[in-house]
Amino acid sequence: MWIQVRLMSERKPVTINNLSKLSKVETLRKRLVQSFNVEPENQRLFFRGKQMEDGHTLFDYDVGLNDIIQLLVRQVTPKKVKEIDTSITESEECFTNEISLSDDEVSSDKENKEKLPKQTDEESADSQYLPPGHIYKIGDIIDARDVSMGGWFEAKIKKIEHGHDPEIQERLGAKKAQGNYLTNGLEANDFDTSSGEGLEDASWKLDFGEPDGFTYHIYLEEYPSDILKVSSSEIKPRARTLLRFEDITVGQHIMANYNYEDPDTRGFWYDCVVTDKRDERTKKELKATVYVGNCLTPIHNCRILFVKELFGIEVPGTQITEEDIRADPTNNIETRKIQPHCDHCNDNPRRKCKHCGCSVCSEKKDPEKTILCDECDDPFHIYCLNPPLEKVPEEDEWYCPGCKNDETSIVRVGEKLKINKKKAKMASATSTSNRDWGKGMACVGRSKICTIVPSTHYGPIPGVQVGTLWKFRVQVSEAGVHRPHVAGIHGREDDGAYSIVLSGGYEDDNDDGEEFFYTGSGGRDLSGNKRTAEQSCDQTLTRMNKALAKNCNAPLDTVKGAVAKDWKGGKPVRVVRNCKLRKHSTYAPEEGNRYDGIYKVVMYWPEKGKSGYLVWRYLIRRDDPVPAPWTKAGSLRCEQLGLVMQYPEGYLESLAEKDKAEEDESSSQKKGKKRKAVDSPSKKSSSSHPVSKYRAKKMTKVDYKIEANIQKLIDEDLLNQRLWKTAASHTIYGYKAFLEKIEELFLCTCCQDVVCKPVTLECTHNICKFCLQRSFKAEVYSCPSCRAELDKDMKMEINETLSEILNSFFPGYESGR
DNA sequence: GGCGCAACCACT
DNA sequence: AGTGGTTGCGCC
Repeated sequence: MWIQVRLMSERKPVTINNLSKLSKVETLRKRLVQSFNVEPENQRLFFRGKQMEDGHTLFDYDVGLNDIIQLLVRQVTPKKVKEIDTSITESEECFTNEISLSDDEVSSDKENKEKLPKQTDEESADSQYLPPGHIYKIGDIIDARDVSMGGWFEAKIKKIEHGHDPEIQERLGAKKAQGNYLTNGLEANDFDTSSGEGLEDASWKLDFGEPDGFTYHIYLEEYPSDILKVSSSEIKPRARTLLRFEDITVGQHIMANYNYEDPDTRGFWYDCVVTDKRDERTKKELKATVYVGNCLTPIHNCRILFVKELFGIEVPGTQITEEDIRADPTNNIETRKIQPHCDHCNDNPRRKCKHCGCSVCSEKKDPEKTILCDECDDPFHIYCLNPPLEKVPEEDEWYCPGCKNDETSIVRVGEKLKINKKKAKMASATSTSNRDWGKGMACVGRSKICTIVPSTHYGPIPGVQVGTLWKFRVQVSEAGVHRPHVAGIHGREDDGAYSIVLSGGYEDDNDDGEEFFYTGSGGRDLSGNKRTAEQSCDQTLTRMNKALAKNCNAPLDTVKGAVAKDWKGGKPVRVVRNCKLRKHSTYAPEEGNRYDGIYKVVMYWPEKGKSGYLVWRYLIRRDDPVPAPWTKAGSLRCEQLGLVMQYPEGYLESLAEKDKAEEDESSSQKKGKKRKAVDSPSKKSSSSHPVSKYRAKKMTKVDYKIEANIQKLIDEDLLNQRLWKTAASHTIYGYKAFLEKIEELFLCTCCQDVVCKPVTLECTHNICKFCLQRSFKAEVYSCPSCRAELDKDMKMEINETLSEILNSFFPGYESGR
């Protein structure tokens, strides 16, 4: 089995191969080290809202084929100060000397603090005695740079410590390794501080100059409870100089709002250098290089949308403090606008919103009484819950009523996974065998469901061509052609059968291709986990047997059976032939399962089988306009459509990888034991093949000849001769191209789909009858294509010929509407 | 070739 | 939501 693992921040997942359903989480972690370069202890794995814990299997979490597991990298655990690598800058060393603390003292000091995390006040008091040298003070109103995206956020300083945290050390190291844009983004003279221009350039340099060696504990105004540790190079005095657009000059360093993911909307605040300015009466445009990300990667030629919100960069040391504001409220700095958190209400505090307000009452009041569901993240007022909660729950995790549907399946972080009722009854729960399972395709679940038609749909599945091949039954189920995973008949007792699979279970099911005999199911004792068994009792005309009988165009007779009056009038049944049928039939595919088209039940009757017990038998005959795959016309059609064996996504890659692994192993064995130098020829040939061995064959383009019966219909469709002529000219590009052309030519202007129940208007445009009726209902009486006037009382006659032709090219296309 | 495991469906 | 029916695929 293979699955996908995706880093939370990345879009593209990585395929992890060669797993079984019994693979343990810890095994998976080991495999991920290679792909993501993250140690197992730093991996947090999430699947369907659950955090995966070691000791459990993929099966425990219901991880299926191609499912995506999210990987979150745990923040690196802080190391002791002692372990800081020695790439300490000179200035820091200088400070350390000044403070004249030995390493030991520093670390013991730190350890004490860690032991007493709650004594914040005392600590703050402590830091007041720090020797001078730190640029900022506690209570300073600042901007802090977000580590990952490089934007500036409004923040305040809570605490100051000497020395640098390992986290900071690491970040600064990364920045250094990347080389900041000082050297590669701009000309050196842009940073000339001697010019005395002051404001911008001094801080500009400081941004990239050496940090002052202190660790600042800050919090963002938006999230006051989260304390972050940063260096002086990652903060600056709060921007408070609003610049006038007229005063902006090219080359100026400013702070502006930009959204690099969606440049037409409001984003966050970044350092920018103005590269172009257009100041006209009608148009005020500003272009700049915006610096984003941890390493301040320059993005050139960005259009700054909010030209009335441009800020200067303040010189460190000029920041104001909370104290200043208290002393003189006119010092207050207005909050900068950032990208809204909620796309639904644009963060408008007065608007009711189910997304960012309470999920029940939509109101945004009482944030302190609002709790977030740990599964869906939706907010709820504790008093809006039913029953309401007295207070905010003390547990770390809380689930809303919608997510908490099964108490037993909810697992708190770190808690063992509880096995649900269904699994408790499965063989794996009681079995004592050590046998591994779930490596292959035997027990995989469906990864897609066909929803374009209901499961009770008769006839072709739109978009599935006769002759389509699937390697596994589960894929046939996914395609919607035959939904049961293993059973041979799909139907409803009181309705009829929708599809059957011929897989050679009964020897006397003679198959003539166009017509075959089929035997009902049941009457066999399959207890003891058998696949096949001799008949051991009579079959009854119930369940699926009854369903299939109902397809026959005759009143149901559960005793003697029946013969259809007009067999074509029966309900259509999709027929799939499986390669196992090859034992008895030459019409079976070589490999996998093949959709052979629509059949009808001609007759059914009970008879004594070889075993002496009663079985129900059916005569089933083909009734499909598309030629059968084994006929000359049919196989040509398959070729022209480029129908090749369908494999589950990732299957061929998985096989190729397995092959390669085997090859590696055998070659390493060869090296180990010289005697075994001669490999078996079969193995050699398989291993010497490149991956391409598993690649599906490319289709060859063949001219297409329109079948005679269809051509006849086309000739009869007089009103559309012009269109058919155009379409016919595309047959030289192959069948697929021909079909595409028809799709284009017979597109309904209203619904933009192939015309359904087509009405051909006098102006020779085709439109769905339904679309035309809707147009008339809206009192629009004209052709939607050419506006030609139509008679209000016109008879909307369906062009049956055209309908028949389109149905033959796109089997079942109308049923999806 | 047998059997281990579980899939999916219909029906109640 | 639980039960019964039916075997596909893969390992031994």
